[in-house]
Amino acid sequence: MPEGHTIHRLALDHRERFAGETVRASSPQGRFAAGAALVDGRVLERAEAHGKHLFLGFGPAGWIHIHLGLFGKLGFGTAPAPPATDTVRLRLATGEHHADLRGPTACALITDAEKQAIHDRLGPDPLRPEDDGERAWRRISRSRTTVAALLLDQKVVAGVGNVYRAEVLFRRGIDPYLPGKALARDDWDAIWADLAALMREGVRHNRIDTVRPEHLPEAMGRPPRVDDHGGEVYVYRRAHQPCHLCATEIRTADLAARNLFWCPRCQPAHAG
DNA sequence: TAAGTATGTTAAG
DNA sequence: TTAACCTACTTAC
Repeated sequence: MPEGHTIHRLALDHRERFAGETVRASSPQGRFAAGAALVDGRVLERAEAHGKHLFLGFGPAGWIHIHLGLFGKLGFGTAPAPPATDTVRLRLATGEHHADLRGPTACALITDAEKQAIHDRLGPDPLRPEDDGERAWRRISRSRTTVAALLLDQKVVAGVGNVYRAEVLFRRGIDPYLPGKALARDDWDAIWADLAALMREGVRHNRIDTVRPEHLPEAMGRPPRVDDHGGEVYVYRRAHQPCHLCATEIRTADLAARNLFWCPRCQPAHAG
């Protein structure tokens, strides 16, 4: 489930298990064999996240840059580590813990300068305390692109994925097709603050929950949800089901090759 | 066994 | 705009 909250959680998980520890690194699958050999036996000093990018710092040996993409997964376990299967791109292990990486879009050893270049091309991340929405607002408020597309653009905001996009627009009642330049300043401020709060909860619980307590199924007299893709949500992957608030059928559409979900009544189309 | 799907990104046309 | 890439799971035949 790789949106930004997942990656920040993974950075935390690595710090807890490996920070300050000498780790063994290997690439059972083989595609990161050279990189793994270069950090094998070194101390993992840092684990950081920016948006959906994870950086594991090995001092002078550089950083392992990981991007999970759509299917990548990181799984943790305690000793004894089972034999790694042939899809494990990277295994990190100490006497106590191991972490197996499968299916990432990116797993490469990079330098400080290459890492900096990645930070430079990413927008502000609601989960980084030093970031704020100002830089994002400058781009959004000048853009004719739809706010739904802008939210997924990692140069505009880093870490937002398809679930948070759909949910945050619903929670503010914003039409996903509204052009960025037509978005009100206070709506953007509210969306940014909401993203920060929701994603922080996402890190804490390692899942995405967006439904306010008063709208939870129990409170609304509905049966609890049975979906398996995460937490409790309003619109994401609920196409053709009734809106939790107004019972209008949730709509879905293709936008830039991603599935978009929204309630046409709670998020009415902007005039013009 | 094959096809389809997924919370993503990049490069080619 | 399309295809390509990476894995695992579910559904169809």
